Amino acid sequence: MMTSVDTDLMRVLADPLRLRIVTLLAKETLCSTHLIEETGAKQTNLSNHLRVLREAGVVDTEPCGRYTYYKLRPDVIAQLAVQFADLAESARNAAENKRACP
Amino acid sequence: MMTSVDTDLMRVLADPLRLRIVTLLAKETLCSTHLIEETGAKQTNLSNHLRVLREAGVVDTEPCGRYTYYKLRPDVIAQLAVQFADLAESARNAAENKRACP
DNA sequence: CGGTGGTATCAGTTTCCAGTGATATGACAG
DNA sequence: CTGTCATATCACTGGAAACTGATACCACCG
Repeated sequence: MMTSVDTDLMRVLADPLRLRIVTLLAKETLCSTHLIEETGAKQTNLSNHLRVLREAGVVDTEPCGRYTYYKLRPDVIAQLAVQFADLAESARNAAENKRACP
Repeated sequence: MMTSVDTDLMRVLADPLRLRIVTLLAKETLCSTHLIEETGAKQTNLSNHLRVLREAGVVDTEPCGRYTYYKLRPDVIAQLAVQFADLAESARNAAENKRACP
């Protein structure tokens, strides 16, 4: 039982636009142009967010000519899911485990 | 399949200190005094974070004399785990689903 | 009642980061 | 090789939010 969630990964995924990107990439692999269309964000802004996601290991990049495809790494998300599931289970087991007043 | 993660909840949980609080509360129900001991944070700061967690529905409060006990709500965490699990599964299924270059 | 300890609220400050514009790099088309 | 398009990098800025200090509130104890 780990019951510890990766804080850095959380901070990366807590941004609305980044979470939107991740959600889109969970459906299909896309390049920056597609993401600009889908999100309506500025190219620079998007590129910055993709950089954060890349450096956090959330997405993989695959150059294709002058395009760059972004692919979500399912294992990273799955691991986070497990961490939260563990946390929830721990909380259920410790429901009535109350420390005494000092 | 929802494949959409609650952004507001993510923002609430993305703070290091709040995540620390949640992790502690997953093991046992505690009051503010205990949390001050465990985290080393100032009382005011902690109270502010607990307020955020309470308003987000992540924790329940239970007054006990002049103490206030905080209890983690497992279902909220579990739901988040499911959302990420769905997202990961969606990403696995869409692994080779690549949209054509424009 | 008066004092003490636990908790909450408020206002001010500081820190951090998402968004932006300008610009650089690199690949293809002509 | 020249222009154009896709993407990345850099420096800057505005605003949100984490932290802090002062203070108020409430419950217990003497």
